[in-house]
Amino acid sequence: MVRRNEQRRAALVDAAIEVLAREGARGLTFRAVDTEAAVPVGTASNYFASRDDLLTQAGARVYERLQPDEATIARQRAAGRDREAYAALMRELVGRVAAFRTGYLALLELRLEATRRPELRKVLTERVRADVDANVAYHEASGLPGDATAVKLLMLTLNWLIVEQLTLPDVFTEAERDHLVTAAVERIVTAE
Amino acid sequence: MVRRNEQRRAALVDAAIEVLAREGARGLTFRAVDTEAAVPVGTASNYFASRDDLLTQAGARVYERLQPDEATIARQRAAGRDREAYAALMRELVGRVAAFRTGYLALLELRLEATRRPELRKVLTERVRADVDANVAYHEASGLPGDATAVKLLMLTLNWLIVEQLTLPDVFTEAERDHLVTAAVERIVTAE
DNA sequence: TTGACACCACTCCATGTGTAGTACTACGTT
DNA sequence: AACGTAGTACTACACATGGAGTGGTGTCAA
Repeated sequence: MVRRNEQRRAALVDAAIEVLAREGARGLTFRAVDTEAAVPVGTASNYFASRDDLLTQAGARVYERLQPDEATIARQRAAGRDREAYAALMRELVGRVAAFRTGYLALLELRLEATRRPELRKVLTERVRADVDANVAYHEASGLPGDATAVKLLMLTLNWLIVEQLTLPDVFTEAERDHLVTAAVERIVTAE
Repeated sequence: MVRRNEQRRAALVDAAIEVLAREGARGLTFRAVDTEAAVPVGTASNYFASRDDLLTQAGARVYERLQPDEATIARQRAAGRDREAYAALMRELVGRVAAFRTGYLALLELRLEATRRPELRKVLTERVRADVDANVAYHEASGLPGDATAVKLLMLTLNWLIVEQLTLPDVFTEAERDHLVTAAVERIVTAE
């Protein structure tokens, strides 16, 4: 029987994200989720029809949780409008996303898993597209310098910088990473 | 007993790369490698002391195979020295790496696995550092415009673009990807 | 003949799934 | 207040899968 306790379902999905980050996509089993969420064996089985179901819901959830919170947005609105402020913003962004280690790693695992699962690929593609569009729209409304291409290029660059930091942290030092973020903004964001 | 037939060992490592790309890091078992390499069950067991051993060797091998071949390097030497030529080069690079789908995906899987395996992380960190250094050195010797920071920024940007293409190909169209590569070179590579 | 290797067979063990069945709890009814 | 019922939490089990490791036999070449 499919269970309907939404609070418990959410706890299971969050547990799934932790498992994804820690053990990888193939380690994401009903059993592992049960253990992570500290619920009895078999619970996840009761809440999700299939592994695909669980995976897809986890994918959607990670994106929800990666959105910046109200306070962060407010702080951004209060900041300046020049490239200096932009760079500071981006450095903060990299730090914030990288701090959400498990979420970001789970996302990477899901991307790789999407390679094999069309249903998941569909969900992730929509999410990522929406994310790109939202960033461009937000940027345009913010009055910060630079065009849509600059926003996309920055997203590409910073994404890989985060991957680098999370998977092989010793390739670049923290100072180098900060320098790269600053340089990226300086060069990519051209005055219009 | 540890076997020493190097040809067979290489075949097994290459098979491991295919398995990594297709099934993920957790799918990389001795059995799966045996099957992929079409050798009897138990062979990989005889050739590698442990799963860590196999993983580490696979990581090193992927990097060997991702290096451009002689012909590509020669073609690059013959090309022009302006940003236009640079952009064309980068578009070709993205195409070439993305065409090596299994190798690149295997690398991503290994990066994620490196999160959990210090030994593998060490090997990969050295490889990636060497790769960055080699790219910077090659660039400086080539006479192309732009500084070391530009090379690193381009590597970051293009790496994620490739991830995007390989994992969620429908987020950007091919035309958009080409446009992004061109724009990246134009903006990141500043004249000195 | 001896040594290295390919190949095969077998045992042991870990892990996961699905589901039947039991226990608990809340809530509505009388 | 006592009872019944529904939904859920939890447990246990049956079944299946897959992988590791190892001992042994066959084969080939020096």
